[in-house]
Amino acid sequence: MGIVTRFAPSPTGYLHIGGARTALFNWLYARANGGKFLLRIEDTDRERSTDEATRAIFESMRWLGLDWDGEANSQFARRDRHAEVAHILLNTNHAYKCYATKEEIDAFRASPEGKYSSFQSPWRDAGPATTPDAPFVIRLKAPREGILSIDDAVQGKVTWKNAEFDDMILLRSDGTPTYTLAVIVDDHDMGVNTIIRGDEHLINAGRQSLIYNALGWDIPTFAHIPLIYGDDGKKLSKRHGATGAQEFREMGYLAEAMRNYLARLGWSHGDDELFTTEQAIEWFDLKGVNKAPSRFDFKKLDNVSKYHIENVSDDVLIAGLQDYIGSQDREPLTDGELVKLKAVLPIVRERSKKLPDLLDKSRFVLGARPFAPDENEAKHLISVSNGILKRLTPLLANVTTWTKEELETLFRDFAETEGVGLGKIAQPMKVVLSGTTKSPSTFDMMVAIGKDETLARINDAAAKM
RNA sequence: GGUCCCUUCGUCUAUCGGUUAGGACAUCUGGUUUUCAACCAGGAAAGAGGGGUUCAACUCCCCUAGGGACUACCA
Repeated sequence: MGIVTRFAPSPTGYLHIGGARTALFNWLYARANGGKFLLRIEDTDRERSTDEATRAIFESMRWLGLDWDGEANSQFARRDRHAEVAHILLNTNHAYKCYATKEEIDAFRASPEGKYSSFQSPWRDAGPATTPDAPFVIRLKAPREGILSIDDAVQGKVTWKNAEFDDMILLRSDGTPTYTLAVIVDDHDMGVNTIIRGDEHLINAGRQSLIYNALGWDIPTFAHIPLIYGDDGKKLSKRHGATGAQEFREMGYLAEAMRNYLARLGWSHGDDELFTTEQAIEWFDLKGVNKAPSRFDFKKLDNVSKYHIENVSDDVLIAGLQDYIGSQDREPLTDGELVKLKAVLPIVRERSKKLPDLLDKSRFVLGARPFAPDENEAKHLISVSNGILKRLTPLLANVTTWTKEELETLFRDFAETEGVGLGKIAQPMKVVLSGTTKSPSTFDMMVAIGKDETLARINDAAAKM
């Protein structure tokens, strides 16, 4: 049977970056094995689930390129089936009706005994004759003796004493299923055989195995991956910069870069650091997943991001750029702008850590004359006297082969004649051409826009002096 | 408190009993440079502690310490 994995977030908020990584691992594993990757929304908690959160999760998944097979499932929609299974358990004596009230249970927990032992329902072995006509929950009749172990694909063999598990609630008093029941029923019905999820679910693998056993169902392969922390080792929070997948999109990271960085966080393939998604799919396996939690490092993310901005195809870059612009609530680049941008992509994609950096560098083609200098950049124009510009302009006008090499030679020679460093001329020229010094090389820009446009921009600047 | 999990440079990690413990990011030094920056060369930097097992341990076992998760009619 093929591999079937799933990502099962609860729609109580945006997609956390840790959840995004969990989704990525499941996706990678399914794709690596030619299997299926399912998405299921765990919305059985009606109080906290919202449609808005569901939409946010879909959007982040799409942005990250984590496509799921088939329709996304709503767990809540399958509540009848969950109840049905609870009743099967009831009929086979693997579960029982518990009439203990919340107050009784709370009182037990508050008692001295409740401090060290879990609640044991008095209804576990009550005969049908004694059952009152009152609200009840259905609890699993968990074994009280023996041990249980699972063979986790990441954590290895993990063992518990059965006595550690309490008789967990399967069906609430209002008839709705709990998470514990719902997941295993859904996973079973949907054929999920590999469950990659956060470390915090490790104990649930034990609890759920009990139910799988009671039902006589095959226990899936579990892989519990460690959590992601902030750079200080604490739970990743806003304080560390960002936690929502969407925020990374808004900061201008390419989805390709996020996949690379996230995959590398807790998983490794030898010394490979920078790779494409195709390579990740080819290499991914559970053996490479680390057992220890890792910390999120924005500096390294930037480095990975820079690599992908430089190496991704033009189409992917442009699409990423448009997506980024959209995330800023700005109008997408027009076809005309795109034509100009594509022509200079090779020189603007270099040395850009994030998408906004690339956009800054593209101002000399995306912006329009006259290019007013940024406040902080105006000083470069002051430093170059009108005289220098006047002397340089005719030289430029006489250039017949408008190439980077020619121009660079001309600038160097001119700088020498003027008795100044190249920077004193090239630097102001950048401001003349783009209004800022955050631009590609002066000569690259001049070649890109051509001789006439270059001269025109010099005129604009000269007119103001 | 109880149960379970984790522990290699600052960070992400390689190592699957025998290595000068490797790489990447960050950092430091020198060089280069028309900017944000990039690039080149070089440096510093790690097996939590203690016991075992073994000819040999980062690697296997135990204990301690530290960190984390769970301990809901949440997921």
